[in-house]
Amino acid sequence: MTKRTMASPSGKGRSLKRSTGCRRNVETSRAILEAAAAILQEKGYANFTIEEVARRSGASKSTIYRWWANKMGLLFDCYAGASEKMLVIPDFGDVEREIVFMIRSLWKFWRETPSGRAFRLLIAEAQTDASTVEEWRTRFLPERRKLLRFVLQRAAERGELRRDIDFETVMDIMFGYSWYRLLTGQIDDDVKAATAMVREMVRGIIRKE
Amino acid sequence: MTKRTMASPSGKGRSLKRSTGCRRNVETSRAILEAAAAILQEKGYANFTIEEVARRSGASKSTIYRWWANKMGLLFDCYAGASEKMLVIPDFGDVEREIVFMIRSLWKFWRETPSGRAFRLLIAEAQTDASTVEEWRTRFLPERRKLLRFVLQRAAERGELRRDIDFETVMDIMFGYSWYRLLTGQIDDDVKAATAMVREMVRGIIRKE
Amino acid sequence: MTKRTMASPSGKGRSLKRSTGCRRNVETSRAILEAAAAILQEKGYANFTIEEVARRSGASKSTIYRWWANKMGLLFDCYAGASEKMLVIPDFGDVEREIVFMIRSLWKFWRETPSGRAFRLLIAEAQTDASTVEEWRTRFLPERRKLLRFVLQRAAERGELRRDIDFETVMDIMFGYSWYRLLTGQIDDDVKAATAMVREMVRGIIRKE
Amino acid sequence: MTKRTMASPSGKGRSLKRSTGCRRNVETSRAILEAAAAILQEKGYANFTIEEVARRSGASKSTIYRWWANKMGLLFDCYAGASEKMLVIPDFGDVEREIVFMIRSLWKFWRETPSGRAFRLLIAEAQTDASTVEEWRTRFLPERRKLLRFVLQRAAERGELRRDIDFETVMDIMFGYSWYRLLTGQIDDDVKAATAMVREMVRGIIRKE
DNA sequence: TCGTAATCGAGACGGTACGTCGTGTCTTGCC
DNA sequence: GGCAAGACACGACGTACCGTCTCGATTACGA
Repeated sequence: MTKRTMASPSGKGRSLKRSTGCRRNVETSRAILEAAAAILQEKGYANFTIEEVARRSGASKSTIYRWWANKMGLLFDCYAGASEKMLVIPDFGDVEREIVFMIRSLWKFWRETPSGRAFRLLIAEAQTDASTVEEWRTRFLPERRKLLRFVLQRAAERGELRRDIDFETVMDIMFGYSWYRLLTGQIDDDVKAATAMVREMVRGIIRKE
Repeated sequence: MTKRTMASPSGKGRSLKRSTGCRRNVETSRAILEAAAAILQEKGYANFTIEEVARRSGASKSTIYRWWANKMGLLFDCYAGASEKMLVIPDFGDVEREIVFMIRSLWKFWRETPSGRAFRLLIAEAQTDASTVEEWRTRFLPERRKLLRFVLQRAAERGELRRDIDFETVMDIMFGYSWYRLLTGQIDDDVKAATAMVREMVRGIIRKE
Repeated sequence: MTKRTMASPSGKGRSLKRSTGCRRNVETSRAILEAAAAILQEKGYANFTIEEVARRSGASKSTIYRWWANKMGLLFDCYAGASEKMLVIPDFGDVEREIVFMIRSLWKFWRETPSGRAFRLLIAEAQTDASTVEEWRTRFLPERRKLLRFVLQRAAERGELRRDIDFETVMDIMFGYSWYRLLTGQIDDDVKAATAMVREMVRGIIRKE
Repeated sequence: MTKRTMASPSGKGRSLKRSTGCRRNVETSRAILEAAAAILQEKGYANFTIEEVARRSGASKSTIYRWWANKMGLLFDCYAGASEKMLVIPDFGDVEREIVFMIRSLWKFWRETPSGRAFRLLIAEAQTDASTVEEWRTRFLPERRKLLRFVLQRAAERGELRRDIDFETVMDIMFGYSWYRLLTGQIDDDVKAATAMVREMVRGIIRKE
C-alpha cells in the first residue's frame, strides 16, 4: 500500500536531450533560457520557479544549478540577453524627443517581452540579500546606464544642455522615474506620462521671473 | 452520554496569553507587530517569515492570519505604523531646503528603523502578482504622497514654483529617485545626493540663454 | 491594510435563538443534534466537525462544549437517540428468521439513517483513547445486546436451541459479524449474506456423520 | 552572470542523512517505519502523527509523503510488515485447535507489538471516507484472509468440515469475532473466549435431537 | 422587584497537524 | 567531465479543527 512501487530511474520515458560529453550542451542552455522566458510570459512574476523551468525545458535541476547560482542568476540572464537587442539609441537631434523615445521603448520592452517582465522580479529578488544588491549595482546597472549617458552627452555636445548638469544625478532621476512607474504598475504606453516627466525635468520647477 | 458522564481526554496544554473573549486582544496584536519589527531589525528582509513572527510573538499562526491576509499585509502595517511617527513636514519657507530635508528624513528612516528596513521588502513582495501591486498602488501609496504634495502646494502658494508644473509628475520623479537609490543600495546620508537631485529638478536641464 | 476593520461583536447579524435564562434551551439542543445528523447524512464520516455543527445549528461552540464533552459525546447521542426507535424485536416463532430480520434491520438502520451512519465513526472515534473504549463498552454496548439476548433466550425457552450454548459468545459472534461487514463497507441489503451467516451459525461447521 | 560570478547566499544547513541519488534510500525508509512503530508503542494510537514520525525518523515530511499517500498508508505498512513475521499457519491435524491457536496468535500480536497496536487505528482511520474503505477492503483484507482460508480448506480436505459450508461467510464470522473483541477492548489472552467462540461455531446453535 | 446566576451567541486565542511547494544539494548511471 | 532523473532535508506556506476562554446580552427564579 505504498504510494508507488520502487522507482526505476532509467525507466520508460527516455529524454531526447543527451549529454554532449565534457562540453556544455548549448542546446540545453538555450532550452532553459527559453523555458524561463516562456514561464515569465505566461504565468507572470509569481509561479516562476526553478522546478517549473526544469520541467518545461526538459533539463534537470542539477544542470540549471550547475550553470546558474540561483534563481536570480537565471532571471538575470533572461533579462540581459534580450535587452541588448531591444534597446537602441535614437538620434533625432533633439534631446527631449530622444529621451521620450527611450522611455517609451524601455516601457514597451518591460511590458511586452518575457525578458522585460523578468525585470521587476529581478529587482524584487535582489532585495533579499545585501551582497546581491551590491553586485547587481556594480555589474549590471552600469551597462544599462551607458545608453542614456551617451544620449545626454551627445546633447551636451550639441549645446542643448546646461553646462553644469550632473549627468549621474540626472540619470538617477530618469531611471528612478521609470522604475517607480514599473514597480507601481504604471507603464502603459502613456505618451503623456513620459512627456510630462521630460518636460518637468527639462524646464525645472522653479519659477524664473 | 452528556458531558458529566463522558470522559474528557483533553486539556493538557495551558497557554500563557489568554483569550480576551470575542474582542481582539490588543496586546497580542502589539506583540505581533513588535516581533515582526524585531525580526526585520535582526535578520533582515529575507528570513522574515510568518512562522518566525509567530514563534517570537507567542501568538499562533492562526491569529496572525486572522488579522493579516499575508506576509505583505503584516509588513505593511509594520511600515505604516512607524512611518507616521517618523516623517514630519518641515516648514523652512524654502521649497528646496524642505525637499532636501524630507528626502534625508526618509532615507534615514529607511536606513535606521526596522520598519523602514521593511520597505524594500515590501516593494519586492508586492511584485509577486498583479493584484497586489494594484492594491498597494491604490491603498498605500496615496497615503505616502500626501506629505510631499502638501509641501509642494504650499510652495506654489508662496509663489516659489512655476505656475504650470504637474504636481503628480513631479512627485513621481521625486519618489522615483528615492526608490531607485533605495533599491540599488545607495541611501547613505548623502547630503550631496539629495541636494544634487533637487538642484537638477529645480533648475531644469535645458540650457537657457 | 489589515484584513478587516475592528470586529463589532454584537454587529448586524442578530441570532434568532436567544438565551432562555438559566435553563437549558432545548430548542438549541435539538438544533445541534439535527445539524449533526444532517452533516453525517450529507458529508459523510469525514467532514464531521464541531465547527461545522456549530455553523449549521446556529449554536456557538461553547454551547456545544457545555453539553457534550467532545466530538464523540455528540456522535454518541446522535446514535443512541435514533437507534431505540428503529430497532424492534421480531416474533416469528423461528429463531433463524428472527435473527436474519434483526440483522437486516440493523444494516438498514446503519445504511439509511444519519444516526446509523454515525455508528462507524463512533467506533473509530472510540479507538483513540483507552478510557473511552472502556466506558463505551460498559455503558453503551450492554444496551444494544439486550434485544438480541431477549430473542435468543426466548428461542431457548421454545426449545429451539442447544441447551449448552453460551449466549454471550454467540452474541459476540453475531455482533462481530455485523460490525465486520459494516467496517469493511459491506452492509448492502444482502439477504444472502445475513442468511448465510445465520445458517453457518445454526448448523455448525463440523461434519457430523 | 553565470554561477561563478554570482553570489550564492544559501547553503547554511547541513543535513545528517544524505541523499542516495535517484534511488530510494532504504535506510531512510526503514527509519521511518521504525519511528512510526516506536511512536505507536509509546504514545498509542492517538498522538500518531506524520510530523512526529518525521521528527523521530530524521526524515523530512516530504520524503514520507513521497512514499506514502497519507497516514493510513504508513500505518498499513507498519502493520503489514510485522504481521507477516508474526502470524504463522499451525498444523495440528485438528481444525478446532488450529483456529484457537490462530486467534490467540492474532490477539497476542494485536496486544503486544507496536504494529499490532496500530491495527485498531487502521480500522478507525479507514472509516473517514468511502474510497479508503473500498481500497482497504480490496487490497488489504484479502491478504489477511489467505491464511485462514488455507487452514479451513486443508481441514475440509481432511474431511473435518461439513461439505456445504461457505468458506467466505465462515471467515467473515471469525474475523468479525476478533475485530469485535479488539474494538471493544477485550483481547486479553483469554483462552476461554477463543475456545468458546470456536465451539459455538463448530457445533452450531440449533438443537438436534 | 430586583439581583443573582445560569444560558447563549459570537468569535478570539494558542496549539497542532495537515498536505503542498520550492530550495539547493546530492548520487547514480548513462553518454 | 556533462547530463537527466529524482531522492533528500529543510522549512515556509496557508488552512483547518480542537478545546478554552471572555464578553455582553438575555432570561428565570428566589429573596
